[in-house]
Amino acid sequence: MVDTSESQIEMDKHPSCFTIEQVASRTGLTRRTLRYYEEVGLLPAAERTEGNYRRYSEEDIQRLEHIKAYKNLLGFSLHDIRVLLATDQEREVIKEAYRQETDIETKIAQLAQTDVLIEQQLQLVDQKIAGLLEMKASLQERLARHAETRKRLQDS
Amino acid sequence: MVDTSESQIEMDKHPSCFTIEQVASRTGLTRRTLRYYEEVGLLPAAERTEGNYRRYSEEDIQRLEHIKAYKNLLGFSLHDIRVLLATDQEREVIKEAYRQETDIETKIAQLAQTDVLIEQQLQLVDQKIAGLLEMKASLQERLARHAETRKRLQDS
DNA sequence: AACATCTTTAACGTTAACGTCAAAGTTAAG
DNA sequence: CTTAACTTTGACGTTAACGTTAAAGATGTT
Repeated sequence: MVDTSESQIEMDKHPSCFTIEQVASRTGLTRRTLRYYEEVGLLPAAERTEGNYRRYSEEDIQRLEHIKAYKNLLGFSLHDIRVLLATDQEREVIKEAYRQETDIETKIAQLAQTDVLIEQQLQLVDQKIAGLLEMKASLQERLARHAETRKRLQDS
Repeated sequence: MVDTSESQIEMDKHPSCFTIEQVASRTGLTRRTLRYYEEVGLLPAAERTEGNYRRYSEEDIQRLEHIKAYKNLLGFSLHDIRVLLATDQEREVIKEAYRQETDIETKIAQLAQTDVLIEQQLQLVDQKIAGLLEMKASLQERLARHAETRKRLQDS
């Protein structure tokens, strides 16, 4: 690791071929963290070169940004984030089960099942928003009181 | 631990004398957690009885509720919370200095100083709210797509 | 006084989310 | 072809935030 960005291989700006180091420096995460996220299933297993080196795509980077936001801004655990970001993988799996399932009733039941999960997360998110709005209101109230005081002080 | 609330000692409803078990059940934290918070300096060392038992006050409970909010709603680490609560106390200190100050110009300057702290916290809260709203929208989008699919399945 | 409950401190265990190090293979560059 | 830089997979180490157990003392009840 000596050059932070473009040291290796390809001169081509092909959109879906970043080395682990490039992804690391662009996301602000470490290489270890990227491998760890793959290990625990947060990131779909990256493609490999013939030499077995990982190659990441733009979508991977997008996903990593999402993960960062969920983790740092919202304080979710990686486990919770995996549930929240169940988009790609879950959608694939469910769609597979869909194709193999001929009974429409069963399909609808499967949909409802994932909906329950999503609604649980929605509730949690709403709770957090409510708490944050409360906190925000109380902080603004303080600022307002200070403004009042300031005005009184200046009228003297 | 057999009775959750009033098993021990005092019949008197004195406002600032709760056992560790009472505080635990009222805050939803564990006794271990209360001792731990004291250990790491999040909570001021509780008063003791002659028998060396901890006794908590109303203010302690208030502070614990604050800590819980910071931790669960905002996902702050205990270390960050200690800093945040310190700035709260710092504000108190500044307020004290404020009362002793007679010069109006100085008073206004001091007000502005605490406002900076408050606005920093407000910014953080706003960031978190924005992130949560984004997440909420994406979850609702998924639900909508599922509803679409459900409709298509039923029309067949 | 005996007893069941509560409390104390001390110390070791646990889980998540990585950090760090080692041994070995890969790649671009000289 | 050699070499420096990059990568791989283990595997063990670390920190935060507690959980759990143990040994001993305290308290109110019988």
